[in-house]
Amino acid sequence: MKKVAVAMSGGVDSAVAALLLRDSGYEVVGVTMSLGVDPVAGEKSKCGGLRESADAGDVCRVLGIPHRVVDVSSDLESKVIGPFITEYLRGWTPNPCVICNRLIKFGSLLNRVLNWGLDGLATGHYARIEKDGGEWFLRTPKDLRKDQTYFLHALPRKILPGVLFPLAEYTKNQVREIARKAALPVSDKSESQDICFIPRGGCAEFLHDRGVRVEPGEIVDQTGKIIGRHRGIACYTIGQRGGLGISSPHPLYVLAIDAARNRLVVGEKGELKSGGLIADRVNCLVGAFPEVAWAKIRYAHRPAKCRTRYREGSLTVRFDEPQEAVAPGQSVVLYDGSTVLGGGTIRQGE
RNA sequence: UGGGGCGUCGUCAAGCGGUAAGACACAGGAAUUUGGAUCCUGCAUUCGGAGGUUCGAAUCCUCCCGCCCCAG
Repeated sequence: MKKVAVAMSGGVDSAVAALLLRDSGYEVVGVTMSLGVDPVAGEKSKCGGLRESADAGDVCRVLGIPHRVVDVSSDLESKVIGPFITEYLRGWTPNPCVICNRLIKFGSLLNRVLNWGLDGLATGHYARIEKDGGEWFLRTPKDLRKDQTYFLHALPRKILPGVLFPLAEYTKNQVREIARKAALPVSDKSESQDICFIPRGGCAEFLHDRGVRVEPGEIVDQTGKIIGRHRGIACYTIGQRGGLGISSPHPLYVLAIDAARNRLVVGEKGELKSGGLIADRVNCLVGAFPEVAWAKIRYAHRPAKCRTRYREGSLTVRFDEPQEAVAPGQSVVLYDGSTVLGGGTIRQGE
């Protein structure tokens, strides 16, 4: 592999990824995905906006590599945003980043890049790809604090040979240091970003603008007693505490979302535990799921030991220790040590 | 309008003459490539109102207002 594209978001990580590849002898092209949305004045810039695209361009200039912008807005709309809205209607909590990685970044963008005649696509993800005994694996990076494999579990296994994660061996601090030393214009940009296609107003407003009925409804306790009102189901997710507006001796959390009745069921923290879950849209990154594995049910979740069963497209996970706030729509990702085994989309906790 | 009880932050609630706990909610921040969790900070110059007693009252007294209960 000699000629590669680096997906550049306009942030530090992808900038350093490009730098590292360039310095290790690759012929590098910077590619930035455009979502076709202009940032609102004064709003914090977001992935996919003009501002970020310009930053990426600046970095490429400093690095002396070409920069191309690819418009993925219609793809994003149909493959990510559409399903995102549909899932909210069902009372689920989608994870658009997982879908985007699979279908956009490592889907249409990767294809585009390959069509340009390049050999592969790199990103600034903190993750690792390794060839081991003739097989390719997705593994956790050196900086486990930043491990982003959770968001990458849905990549098709067969594309792994064409994917590079140059930051696999670096910590976030080292990355920033490298950026600073190289005087990259983005070296001290801030870390976080929310969902890239959700503008300032927040999720509820976005959904409303997209025609989703955001109707207030009842909040009930586990006995069915009405104890409050919610602002619309799409504003909540399982395990959520804030935003209920109900005072109680102990904090209340969303236990379940009943989309059919437009209701929220709430209860105390202890009630959030689930012994297991069922997932579908399963992606396997190894030959087969082992019976014992470690599962993450959210980003930044310490993997929980579990037993797995995969049958007819459905993955059943039983935790050794019950886990908190299993949320349909979120991903469950299975690990064996540093190896990502794959995962799926949670359909229900149980 | 006979008798009894109660009115302290949005809610629940300590306080019982010495200068307004706490919890929940809420707001802001930290953290974070989803949504959440979590953590930190803030949040009644004032105790239904008006007088009075006292060096000093949310705490004692008086009247008024508003609730609740038992009687009628």
